Amino acid sequence: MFGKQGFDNTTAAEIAAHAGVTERTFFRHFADKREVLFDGQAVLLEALLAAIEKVPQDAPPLDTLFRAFRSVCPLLEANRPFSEPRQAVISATPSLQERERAKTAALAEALAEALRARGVPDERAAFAAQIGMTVFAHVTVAWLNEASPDLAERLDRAEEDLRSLM
Amino acid sequence: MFGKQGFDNTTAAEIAAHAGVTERTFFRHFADKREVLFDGQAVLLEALLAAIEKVPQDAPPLDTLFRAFRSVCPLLEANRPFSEPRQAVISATPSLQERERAKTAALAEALAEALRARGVPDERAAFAAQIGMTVFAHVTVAWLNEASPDLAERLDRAEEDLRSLM
DNA sequence: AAGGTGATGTCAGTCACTGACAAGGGGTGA
DNA sequence: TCACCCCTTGTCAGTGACTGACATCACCTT
Repeated sequence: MFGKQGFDNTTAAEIAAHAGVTERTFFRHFADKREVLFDGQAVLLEALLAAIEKVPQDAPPLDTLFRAFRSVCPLLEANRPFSEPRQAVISATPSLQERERAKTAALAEALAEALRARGVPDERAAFAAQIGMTVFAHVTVAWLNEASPDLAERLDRAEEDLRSLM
Repeated sequence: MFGKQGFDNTTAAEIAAHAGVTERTFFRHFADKREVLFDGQAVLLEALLAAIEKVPQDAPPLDTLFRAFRSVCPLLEANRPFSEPRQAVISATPSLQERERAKTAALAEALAEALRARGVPDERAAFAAQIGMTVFAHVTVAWLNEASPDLAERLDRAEEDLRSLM
């Protein structure tokens, strides 16, 4: 629906009717009209946390994150048929971009917490997580926008770009 | 007003009345109720762009940004009486945090453009700007939350933390 | 069979925000 | 000086997101 008529031109009542429920019921399931588009985040977070568990404890923080990112690439590639039109809607709607950034920030905070749990000092964990998420978000959006071959490959290139900055 | 009764408990009509105008007029000056709190961003952006101009062209991109950040520290320290209560309101209101992140992202995009204008390649400029803004935002928020001595000093420490990550 | 629980519908209300139109006020050219 | 214009503001009515209170109903437990 969002793809056809745009997010802002789709009322909550329409969505609810399309789902066969009342508007009130709709808002009991989603805190927000926008939230409809951001449910999948939870499973991505779980996958990332699980992947971090599997990385050897002595890996440096940024490496840890990048290994986790790489390990969820297949998951993302499998979801591409859903996430591509979704990203198109988000790109066309400022308020959705705001929400997406908030979700990304929340994810970064969760990653920072995971790093702290592995003994990375506080500030260091926060930095690594924010930088890691910045790169990850950048790469996935670019991957969805341009018709591009491989997520993992893009990730490699971005990691090199990043290291060459310092 | 926001400080007393909270952002969400302050209606646009109240704000307008307090300013001696109509609600309609209020919305002609601010696109948004939230936007009231994010007007200063424009002058910060101007200051940063001007500061970048003054950095020698051959400085590496991240250095360029950090020099610019350092040069606006006095401006931020002068504004602290305003920005400290403002940050308290933002920290207490999720929707304002969303907006703040959006503003930060816009600023990062502007910085990236400024780097590109100096000949930094596209992708590299985007990365440097996003990482730089991440650090800068992190530092300023920490500086406002904790009663802390010096912004510039914090910035130095953060830059070291960052370099030690790689 | 009685009672409790959770999901849903209904209804009324608040509030952010918008479009259309009217009204003043101040500057400009004839 | 006056007519005209532009810009700002007020007024009003409307839309749409979201919320709280209450009723209903299915299902499960005892």
